[in-house]
Amino acid sequence: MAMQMFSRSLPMMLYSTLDAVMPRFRKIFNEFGLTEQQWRVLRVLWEAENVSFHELASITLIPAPSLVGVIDRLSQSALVERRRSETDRRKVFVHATKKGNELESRVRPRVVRVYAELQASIDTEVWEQLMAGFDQVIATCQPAESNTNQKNTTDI
Amino acid sequence: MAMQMFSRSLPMMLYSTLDAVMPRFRKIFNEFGLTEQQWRVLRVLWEAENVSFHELASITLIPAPSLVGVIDRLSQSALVERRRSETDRRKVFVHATKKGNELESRVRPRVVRVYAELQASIDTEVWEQLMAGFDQVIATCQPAESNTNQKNTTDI
DNA sequence: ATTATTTAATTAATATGTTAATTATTCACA
DNA sequence: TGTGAATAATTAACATATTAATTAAATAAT
Repeated sequence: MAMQMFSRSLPMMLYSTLDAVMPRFRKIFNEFGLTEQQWRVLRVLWEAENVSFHELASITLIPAPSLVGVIDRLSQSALVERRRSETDRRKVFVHATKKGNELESRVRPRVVRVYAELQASIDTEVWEQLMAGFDQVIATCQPAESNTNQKNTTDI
Repeated sequence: MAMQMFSRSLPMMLYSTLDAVMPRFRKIFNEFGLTEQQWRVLRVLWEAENVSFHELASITLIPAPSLVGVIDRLSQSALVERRRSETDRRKVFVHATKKGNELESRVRPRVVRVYAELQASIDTEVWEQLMAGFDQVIATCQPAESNTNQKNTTDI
């Protein structure tokens, strides 16, 4: 059946792997009333204290238009706050509230544990080759636009 | 900066790789008024002629509730048609129309070409190790539910 | 200094993802 | 043979993705 070629294409394998891996994490997030994207934002803010909207979009891989809504909902839950830059009124900084920071000690250990189990179940060599493969594909496709609304200066 | 650990986690690397790879394909799809998901459905129907809704969800990795809308819109564009099974009135089969089939010769060569370029730019060994890594991760996470609304009988 | 350009965040419109519930059939079995 | 459980597709409600357009502020060039 020639359909196997399609199912084993790089994009479909990437989607399959995500479908295999993510449900167990989303289950944890949902226990704390968080979505996957909300988790990603908090995960970054727990380490960086104060991050610009642009950086946040870039690091979390959440497209800017989506991130607006994600932060809106995190704000309404009083987990993060926006703060406009004083030096450049266009920029917005985001930081976790006390309530947002308190979530870390409850959620993160659960996630770390599941992630450790996952990694432990994969041969170290296979894991490293997987990462090397990602790096090569990403490097090859380079400055092809990421979805964070950055300009593409390569193919104009 | 400890943020690198997060950015190099398996899920984030999967998302990064998709962000690097997919835009060039979506650009082609959009030229023909297709979304990525519509492409996937057609890609399957061009080879299989007549596929059940359930199989379609499973092969395209489109969650059943999303697939309903995808097929609705493909139907309105007269590219596919639904057909209820006579033997089991619950089941729905989907097939491409003449118009839908005629798209193949125009779209698919463009996609095949870009895909070949992508694959050619990656070392064969790296590519194979990447696929092997996917297989191992997927096998490890096994019957953990895929998002096609199938029942999970492992952790009840 | 003024205007054109660029940048940062946002809005808008539409499509899809996620999770739970629903409806219509079919199946198993008392 | 009728009734409850299981299955297939769908709907519902909400969140996010995609693409293009918009708004506000800062910069560059005149």
